[in-house]
Amino acid sequence: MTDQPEAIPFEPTALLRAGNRSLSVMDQIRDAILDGSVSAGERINEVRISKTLAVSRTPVRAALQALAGEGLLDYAPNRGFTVREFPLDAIVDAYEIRASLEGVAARFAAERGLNAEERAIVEQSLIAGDRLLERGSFEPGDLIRYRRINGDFHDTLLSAARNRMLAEMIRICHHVPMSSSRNIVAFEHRDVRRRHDDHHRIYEAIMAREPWRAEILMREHVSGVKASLVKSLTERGEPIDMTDAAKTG
Amino acid sequence: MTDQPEAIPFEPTALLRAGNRSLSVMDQIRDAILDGSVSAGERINEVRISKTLAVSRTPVRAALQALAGEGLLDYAPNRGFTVREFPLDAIVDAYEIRASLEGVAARFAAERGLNAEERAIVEQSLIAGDRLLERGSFEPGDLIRYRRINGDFHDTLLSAARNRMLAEMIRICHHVPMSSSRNIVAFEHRDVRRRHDDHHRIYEAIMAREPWRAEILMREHVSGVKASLVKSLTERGEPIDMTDAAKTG
DNA sequence: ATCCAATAAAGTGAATACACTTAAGAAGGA
DNA sequence: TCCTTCTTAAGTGTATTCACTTTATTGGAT
Repeated sequence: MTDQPEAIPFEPTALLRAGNRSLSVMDQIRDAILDGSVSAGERINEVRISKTLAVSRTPVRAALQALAGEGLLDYAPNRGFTVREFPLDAIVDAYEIRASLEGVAARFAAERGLNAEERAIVEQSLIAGDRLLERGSFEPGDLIRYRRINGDFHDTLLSAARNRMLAEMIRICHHVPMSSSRNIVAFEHRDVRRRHDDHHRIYEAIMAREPWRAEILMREHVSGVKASLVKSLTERGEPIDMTDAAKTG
Repeated sequence: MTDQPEAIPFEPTALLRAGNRSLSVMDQIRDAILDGSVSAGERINEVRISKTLAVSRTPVRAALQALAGEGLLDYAPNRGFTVREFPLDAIVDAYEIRASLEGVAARFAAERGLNAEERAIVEQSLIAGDRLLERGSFEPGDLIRYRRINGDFHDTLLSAARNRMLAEMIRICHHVPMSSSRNIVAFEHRDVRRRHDDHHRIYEAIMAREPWRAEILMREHVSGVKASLVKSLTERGEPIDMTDAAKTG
């Protein structure tokens, strides 16, 4: 911050994440991968990236190491990093895995209970969803809005599970990059309605302190997303974006 | 390799893993963490390690980044890496998570089927286990031997699940460092017998192509290990080694 | 024209040097 | 004696440099 050697013309080194360049670089590379700027299987050139981001290779390498740890990159000695490929099978599997993990999270949440703040957020998400859905049809932007509501619900239950490893594994599932990055899977109003009802039931089970019921319901809930996804994949042609669909479960 | 500055006296830089020092360093640090040479919560000093292993800080940092990705270390900017702490709760939870994940793996294996080699290994593990157990009591070294048999069974089913993410997550569960590193949880012959019978049933379900039955059986199987563990924890005092117990499920 | 070998270019791996941040210790005041 | 502050040491973050490996290219031979 004090005396950056020179203001770089093209990429003004986006806002730095707290003190540390590696972390900032990491975020930028991750974004580039997730939004498809660099395609799967592609080999990553350290010097090119370091020039683009106007930093040395050191923080770039650090970021790449970390991203490999997150499972987004593969590493081969003396050959550097490549963007990991996710065949369609693996993407579908990821939903199953996430279903299983979020099921466990729901069970833990039911066993351990929610604190006041968490209850407030979840209940708010249920109410907001009800309001959004009561019209019977979507207006533009509603899906985006629902995605946030959905995220609040799942994130809060996850934090109520009080287990870091679980949270990290689920985060990894969310980071599975999706095939192509155009097209949004257009979910029907009825589908979203059904999933929101799932949320109600799951929360009931958790508040009733019924861990196993919570687990089964959550599992089925997430599996349902996979099902609609596979359905929309087989109905339409092939190239479908799942980047957003992933967050609409 | 050509002109190592000086042969270091104490730690002769163990055998290097394929071409790459970072990977070798990573293994050594990991081992040090898992066998308790460095204790939980402890802060890691890069220069000290680099001196001990007779390499520069660069490969050490690379290894630390990677280990943080594996979940063994925590990172804080400008403060470096610390050994992640695993409270007893988290360790017990890890068994639940692994149970869930291995359940999914068993389901996948049942859906996708085993190839000839995999069938051979699993069946061999079942036979070897039967032979080891038929005496009705253990001789010294039998537990170690059974641990290998057990590992073959689980590893092979996992590879039959044909999903890399799943395999990596389960590996992470196995890497949860256990509290102290003395004492072996002495499993009774009867317990091992019971678990080995589980193996038989799980394999039956998989060969019968009954995915959900395979999942439930596997899940219960792994959960059972957690149960015995908790039991032996509450019966005896506190300090118990779980390093080995972890591999005996 | 195709394949192989030698060579050059590009890229990664590791060491060193220096800048910056944090933690520790010493000195001074209340 | 205890707390505060300044100073200093220790430690992490980044850049730069060089060594080594891989890959691309060019020239020749079959």
